[in-house]
Amino acid sequence: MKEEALRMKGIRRLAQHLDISIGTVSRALNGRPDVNEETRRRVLEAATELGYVPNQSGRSLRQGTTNIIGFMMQTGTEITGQGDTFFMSVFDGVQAVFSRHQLDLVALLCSSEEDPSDYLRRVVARGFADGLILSATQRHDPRIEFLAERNIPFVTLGRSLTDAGRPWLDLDFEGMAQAAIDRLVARGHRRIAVTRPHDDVNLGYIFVDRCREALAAHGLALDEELIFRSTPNEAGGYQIARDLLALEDRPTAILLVNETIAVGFYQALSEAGVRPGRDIAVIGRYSPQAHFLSPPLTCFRLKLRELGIALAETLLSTMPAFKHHYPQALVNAVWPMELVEGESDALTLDAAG
Amino acid sequence: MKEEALRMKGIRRLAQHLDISIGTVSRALNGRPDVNEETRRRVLEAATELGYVPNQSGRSLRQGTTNIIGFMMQTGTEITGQGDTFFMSVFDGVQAVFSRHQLDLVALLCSSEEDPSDYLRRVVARGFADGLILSATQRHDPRIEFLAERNIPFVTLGRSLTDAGRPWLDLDFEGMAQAAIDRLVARGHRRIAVTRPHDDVNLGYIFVDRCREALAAHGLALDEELIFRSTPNEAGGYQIARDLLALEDRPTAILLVNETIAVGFYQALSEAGVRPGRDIAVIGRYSPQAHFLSPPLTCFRLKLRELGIALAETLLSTMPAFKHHYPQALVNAVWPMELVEGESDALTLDAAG
DNA sequence: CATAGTACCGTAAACGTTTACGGTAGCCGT
DNA sequence: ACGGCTACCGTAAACGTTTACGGTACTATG
Repeated sequence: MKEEALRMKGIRRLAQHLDISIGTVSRALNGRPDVNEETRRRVLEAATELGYVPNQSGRSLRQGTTNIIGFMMQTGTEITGQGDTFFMSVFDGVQAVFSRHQLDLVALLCSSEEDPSDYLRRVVARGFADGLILSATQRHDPRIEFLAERNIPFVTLGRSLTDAGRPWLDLDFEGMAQAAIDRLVARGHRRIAVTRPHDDVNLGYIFVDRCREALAAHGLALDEELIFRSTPNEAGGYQIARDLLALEDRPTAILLVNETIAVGFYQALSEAGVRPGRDIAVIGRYSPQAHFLSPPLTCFRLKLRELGIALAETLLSTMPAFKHHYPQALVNAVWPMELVEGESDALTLDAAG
Repeated sequence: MKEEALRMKGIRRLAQHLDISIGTVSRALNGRPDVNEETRRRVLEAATELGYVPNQSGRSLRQGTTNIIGFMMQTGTEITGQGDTFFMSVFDGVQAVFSRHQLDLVALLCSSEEDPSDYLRRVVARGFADGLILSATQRHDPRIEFLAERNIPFVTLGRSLTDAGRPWLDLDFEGMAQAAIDRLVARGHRRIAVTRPHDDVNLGYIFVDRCREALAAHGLALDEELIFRSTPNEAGGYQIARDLLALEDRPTAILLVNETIAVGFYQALSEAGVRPGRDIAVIGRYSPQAHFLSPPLTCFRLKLRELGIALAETLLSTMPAFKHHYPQALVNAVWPMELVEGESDALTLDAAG
């Protein structure tokens, strides 16, 4: 062991220790072909022994890449309306893929006070990430065009109107709408209410449109007064139920499109002595609470971890450095949801409905 | 405008545009004293005009600092019991402070499959962040010693047994335990159950210990069979209720220390025809659902955004470059929770209890 | 033996910043 | 007129990597 200049740092230290050049060390570490297998072995060994880890700043500076993938999300959950474990679970899946490629996932948290596009602009300007995953996609989302123009790899969780040809994955709201409507109609329901978020998130449009179509296929119309908008949280669900109960001509069934509104919805019904599954049919989205409501909520459930995996693979398939690993990744796809049968939609009407 | 070499990039481009040296540009941008106020103005102006943003890799490489603060958390909520909404709110507060100092917050997501210490080791070796916030602190948490040895600024959310002298903030579980026990005893309860997470998270020990003390102060003992362990989620709450109901000598009150278990707990009670507030007193932690349970849960609520602010300030007060901004930041402190009165603890017993 | 080819390795430039150092010009006081 | 001070600015080195390029030694081929 060379004692002479042990104060050297980084790759130079390692090179000195092995008495070879830093170029060779780098090549050995990065799996380049031009290096003897025996020396490579020695380098690898010495690297773990000395605990050498390449400095990311140096590497990034040199090759203009950071090995970081950013997952952009908004803080302040009233905006997204996802359940409490939604992102955690998705992250888990995303990370499972990234870790195979030495990529690090970081959550980019856009504060509720800042404009998402401004935030994204800053992130990009700083060259923070090699690729991006966007959530809370808006119907018209300027972020998409922004990234596309700059050739920055990205995938969105959620469709928009402006993403033609751009990679996205989305939940299968159409499938949910179709299946739920069919199910309710089959049970004799004719007057069916639906919900949607209050803001411009695209899923609202998609969901309501498909509900309308599905009803039309049965010769039914979607009454405009039965489309309830609300903040996608418990209070919103409570409000929806109050509004619904106040109607002259109440619906006999309702579809709740957000995860978190069911609890508030149930509560308002309960206060009015109206019981899901007996007095009104309710179908919602899965959340950890769904099974513990009375009665258990019939809902559509999503495999979140798998969704995360698909998101990661889709993104990587658009990145030149990784695309050969994922030749057949989904680029535009909706992610299926499975029906979890509860008792909240047990109400069956006869033909007179 | 110099057309000659517009293909230059970064600071050089800016310097060329202004016909001054890159050194001066850098000094102007970074608020150094040795620069004419007039030129500084021109530089700043040109910078926004050309949309110049300093490259982070270059800067990091030079000054060995990244301007990034990492917030480490575990994905997979079965572990921490804290979900998206908890962290989002805390992040919002943290970010409010950091943005004043051009610091970026990134969430470091340790997958549920990886050992947190290993993960942290990688993060540190890569020189990813200038400082760290640790969550899900274990009773014996090797990460603390690891960071302390390397003189890496950090603060933990949650105490441990091994953090003597290290900065931490924690929720005031003692205060909650004390207030809740006092409240219940004042209402005549003598046989009070408590819960705790199933794993080695420190809060379990702290909470139960203080409950014991608080009871002792009233001349009461904490029956060991009334300490319920569970996963910190809805299913755990359900299980606890089932176990509780199966006891020969049921408690008349219970304290739920985790946020998300109340829903499951309520459900199991409901199935058995036992109503909170009438047949058993229940006190829990605030969650978005708490108010929409029947009856509304009496719970302890936390100002999460303020907690985030405090966490950020505490961390910065330990970092040489920022400490002068936060001379009086809290270094070790518990964060108070406020009581939100519901009806779930309305049950009052007479002296015969 | 000369040449070409191969396998491996060293050298040095480059990435975009920050900053220590030195230099110039103007000004003031003697 | 001169030295010293101030205010400002330019130069160049340094941070830790990766990688194009060239070089050496050896082998194979003619």
